[in-house]
Amino acid sequence: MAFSKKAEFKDDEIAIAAFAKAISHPARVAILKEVAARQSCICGEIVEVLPLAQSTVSQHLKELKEVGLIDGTVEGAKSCYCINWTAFEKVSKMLNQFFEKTSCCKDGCC
Amino acid sequence: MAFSKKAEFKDDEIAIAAFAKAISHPARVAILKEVAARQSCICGEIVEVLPLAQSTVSQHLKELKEVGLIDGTVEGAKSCYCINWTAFEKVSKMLNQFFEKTSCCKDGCC
DNA sequence: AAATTCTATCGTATATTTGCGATATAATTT
DNA sequence: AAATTATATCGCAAATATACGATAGAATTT
Repeated sequence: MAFSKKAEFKDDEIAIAAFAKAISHPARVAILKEVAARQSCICGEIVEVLPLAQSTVSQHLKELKEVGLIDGTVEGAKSCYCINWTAFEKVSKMLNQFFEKTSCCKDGCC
Repeated sequence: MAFSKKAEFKDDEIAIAAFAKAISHPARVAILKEVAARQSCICGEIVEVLPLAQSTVSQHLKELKEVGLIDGTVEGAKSCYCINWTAFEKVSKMLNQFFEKTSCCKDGCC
């Protein structure tokens, strides 16, 4: 069984889906908000704020890092995250464009 | 094991995550585009366009209907879908606002 | 040097998602 | 009336995601 037909779609559809997936869990939405809100780019304070175990938070952070929405740097014993604003705005724009483009045929339809 | 801590987050975080989840698969992104693009709100033509079995497409349609992004009506033997533009724009706005709000602290940070 | 703190990763359990074929039902066509 | 068409749903298999505890390694504190 071949599985995961995701690759058979168009590049832009795959990209939109991947970014949407990154924010498809409340924990990751909360993490993004938290990381953005702090002046200095902290780390484990996130664990204190969320109702999740440390290892779980770490996993969510990893996912956000993998799609590029956040950057992580080791700072001594601590680990420090901050928003990658370039990527963040790219994602914002991409989703926005998707909704715009899809809406454009609104009036001819139905 | 208690599982799915999603409910323990804030309402807006849960809402954003839920809508993002709806478009977190390329098939559903493609379906939305396809349904929007057609002048008349068709149905099973979607199956022809996508690299997925009929039952799988039906499932994705159901998911999109459940979050409210599309409406479905039975029309004789056929089933007819169209975008729910009210919901569609609400989602668009909500995601946009999330990115805007989160970006607002961009300059003080890092 | 020992104890503590911070965080990533491993292993594991469970839940959810994705995908398909088979089937049931309802409408349309022959 | 029988055959065909359209689609939703069921049942199942496989893949992914979510969550946690335990643990390991690295830095800091005592």
